[in-house]
Amino acid sequence: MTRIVEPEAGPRSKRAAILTAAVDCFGEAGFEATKWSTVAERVGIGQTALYHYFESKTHCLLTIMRLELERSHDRFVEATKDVEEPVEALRAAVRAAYVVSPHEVLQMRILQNHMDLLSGTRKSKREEAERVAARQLVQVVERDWTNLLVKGMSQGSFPLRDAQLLGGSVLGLIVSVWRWYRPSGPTPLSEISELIEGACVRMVAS
Amino acid sequence: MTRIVEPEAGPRSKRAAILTAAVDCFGEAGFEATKWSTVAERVGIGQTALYHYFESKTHCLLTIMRLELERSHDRFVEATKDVEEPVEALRAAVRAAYVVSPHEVLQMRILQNHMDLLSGTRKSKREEAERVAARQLVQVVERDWTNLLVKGMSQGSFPLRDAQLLGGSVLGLIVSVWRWYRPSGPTPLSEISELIEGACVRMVAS
DNA sequence: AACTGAATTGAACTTAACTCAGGTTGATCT
DNA sequence: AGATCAACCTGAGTTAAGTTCAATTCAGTT
Repeated sequence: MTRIVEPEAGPRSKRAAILTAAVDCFGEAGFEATKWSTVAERVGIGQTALYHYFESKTHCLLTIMRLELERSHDRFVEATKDVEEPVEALRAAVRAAYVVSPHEVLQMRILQNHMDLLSGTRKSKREEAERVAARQLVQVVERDWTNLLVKGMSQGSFPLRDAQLLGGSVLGLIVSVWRWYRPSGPTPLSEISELIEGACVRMVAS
Repeated sequence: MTRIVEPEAGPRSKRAAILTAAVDCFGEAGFEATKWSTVAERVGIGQTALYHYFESKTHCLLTIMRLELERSHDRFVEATKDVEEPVEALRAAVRAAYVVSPHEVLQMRILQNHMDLLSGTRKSKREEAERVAARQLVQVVERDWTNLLVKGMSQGSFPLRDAQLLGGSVLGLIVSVWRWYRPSGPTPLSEISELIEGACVRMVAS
């Protein structure tokens, strides 16, 4: 459990700018489809300068994924911390999952589209560190949901079922949205949020 | 709606063998992580021979995805054709989605992990043809599920809800399994199938 | 002014996908 | 059997994109 320390930003560090540009590119065009050099251009530096901040294109991707996972976990905790009643906690958690900026939508999409990267080990040190951290965070987030269900089951609010499997399914249902959702699309996020919220409650509580 | 004609197999065609090998490689190691030349090796031909059958590595991937989508659709139709009662039809459809060989599990995984490929247009003709065909099949499969729900709603078996959105969500829930499921893992597919079947019924029918 | 480390660069390297021009195989026809 | 033709295959070479590296600039510190 080695925690990754965010490199403290020197005053003229472009790390944040690179991450932002990369999220835009990877999110809109896809990771494979975007040239690493394009990200450099957008930031306004030569391609090789990127390697001062990231070991590789993939290292940058993994960092984006880890940051998104940290964000998801934080939001979950924040949204559920004061809610005792299990059904309300579940509702709050689902709603919180859909309170996101367009930029965060892109991050979600990137995360979902490259989950498979977290399976196999990486060759270089820092890449592998990010991968392991992200993998761990996936488990943390899964545990967030599982714990919520376990609590509700032991309190008698939810019927007893395999909490791990059901928690993973709820999570899978929620994040499946990010594969197809587009802010510019016909369905507003509020509508999606409501439908999924109801679906999750029925899945878990009836 | 230009249908793709499967190239009829000459007696010494290695196309099928390539597809099989590619599914194994792409499914186990991931598409990006597997070298195209490795697929050639496994089949027992030189790398350049691959280009006799597929225009590119991506063209092969898209073909695999299209074939998997065709399979999914066929299975859905087969499983539901004789079932009148909506709840039973839903149950049958979900169960059918999880009656799969290990090889088919890999195909599902590949399909899910590269859905994003279907968004942007491709440069070369045959690739683009496969992409469009696959994209269309995604809509066909989505319509399969939506129609099932619409029928159930109009018969009064399911409460009225946005059938399109709910259908997509059910589908998303079902296929989310293929991101993490491993035949060698601790959870048997039968258990998953039962839990998801119940979850879908509650989502849709209560 | 000299020093230091972060930030940057142009040129060269590496790898894997892909192209090409031509060669082999084997089913089919006469 | 021998000729034919399309399907099938290959080695050598090209290309594109990610990556490495040695050398340089820049901003702040002593």
